[in-house]
Amino acid sequence: MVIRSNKKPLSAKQPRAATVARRTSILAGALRCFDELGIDVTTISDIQREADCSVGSLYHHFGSKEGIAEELFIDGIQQFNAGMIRKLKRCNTAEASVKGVVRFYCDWTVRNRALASYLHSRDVDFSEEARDRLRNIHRTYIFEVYTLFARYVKSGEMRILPLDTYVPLISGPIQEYTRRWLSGQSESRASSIPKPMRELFAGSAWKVMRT
Amino acid sequence: MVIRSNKKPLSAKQPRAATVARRTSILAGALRCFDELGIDVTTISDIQREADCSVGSLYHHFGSKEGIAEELFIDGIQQFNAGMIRKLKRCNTAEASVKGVVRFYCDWTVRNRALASYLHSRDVDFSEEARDRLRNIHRTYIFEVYTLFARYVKSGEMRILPLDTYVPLISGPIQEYTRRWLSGQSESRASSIPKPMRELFAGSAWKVMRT
DNA sequence: TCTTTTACTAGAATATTATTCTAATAGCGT
DNA sequence: ACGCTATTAGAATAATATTCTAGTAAAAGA
Repeated sequence: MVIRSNKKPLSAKQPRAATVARRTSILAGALRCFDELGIDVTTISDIQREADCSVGSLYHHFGSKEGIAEELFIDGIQQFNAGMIRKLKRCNTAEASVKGVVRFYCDWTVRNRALASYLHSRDVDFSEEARDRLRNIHRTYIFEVYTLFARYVKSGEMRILPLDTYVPLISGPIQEYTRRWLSGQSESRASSIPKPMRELFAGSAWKVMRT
Repeated sequence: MVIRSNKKPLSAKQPRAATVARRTSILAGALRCFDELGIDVTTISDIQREADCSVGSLYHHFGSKEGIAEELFIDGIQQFNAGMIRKLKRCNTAEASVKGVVRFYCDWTVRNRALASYLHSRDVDFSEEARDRLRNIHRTYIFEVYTLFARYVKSGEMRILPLDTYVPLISGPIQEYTRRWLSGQSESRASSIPKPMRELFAGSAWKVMRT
């Protein structure tokens, strides 16, 4: 067996620029449809029209309607995760980090309303393969976040808790709050979440996590 | 205009027992399908087979596939809300009430795994009419809960906060935790959530709400 | 530069699924 | 028993997703 490169050991090969563009435009079109028409109501033709391409292309790139939905979801999660990690790396106290998570969650949701809304709308129901990918992404993400928080736990600034409770305890409330905010928001008008509200959730998270 | 009775002013008339039974059996069948096959994958024929009835019946009672989904959702929400209110009425301190919300959320989810999973899976995307009904139900529910909590806020045992933040702050974390628990749970094996875990979330909620 | 190969696009043909429609049946009040 | 309405049934139709075949364009090889 020959190893060609150290990245993407299997089946990879730089895709053409046009290909990337087409995929992106399809995903963007699908998101617009999901946002404006509703997910279940959106048909392949709707996406086709919005992305201005043929059915052939859609199926060539994504295999099925579900495939488009999965890709969009995974894409969104990765954007979110990357942003969160970037933000956390710039925090250097326990308090700033915990509050940083809440603030980032809130700000990102407002900045990416349509995508955030889509990410909230569904999480089950994907193919086994997609669920696997998501599990891996989640595991990696949790590991990275954990690494950034470990020192504060070790130094006694943050409570020691079961690993799988940090995310719910820190971001559960803001997550639930933004979910309601999103479902009240109609597509067009861009309102935002008042800063004192955001800070209330940030403060509460810290109240729970501090020792 | 003639008013016939003080309940359900329009269009009501006691439905036959058989009708109720059929509707219930269709909803139960649909839930089994959603749980075992996945929501999007489930077809009308699947539900038909599971509920052992004709297409005609399905459409007579619910109008569309979406109609079935909406009814099941609303039904589930109402069961949940009623249970929560019942439970809260039996709590008579601020602490017991706040913790009671968390405990009920947790226990109900474990006891009604399939339904809980369905309720988590979707909330947008319903028809305008269903969304309206849901909004009303939610408003009533919030009002009832608020009534039960108001005395503790007034007496100074609980923090005074914006009305729409109580639910996220109290149940956001357990909600997020159970969501993950549900998505890890495959249909069959009935595991449960360890009591200390539940109490951790109950305690955290109280820590945030107490003055 | 020409040739070969592969990725991509297109859209008609097909398969699957949701919904409508017409007729038949069963319960219920009078 | 009679008539009324709610309910059931399933064939007919409509809407939608997916497959397939053929053509095009871009990269790789000579």
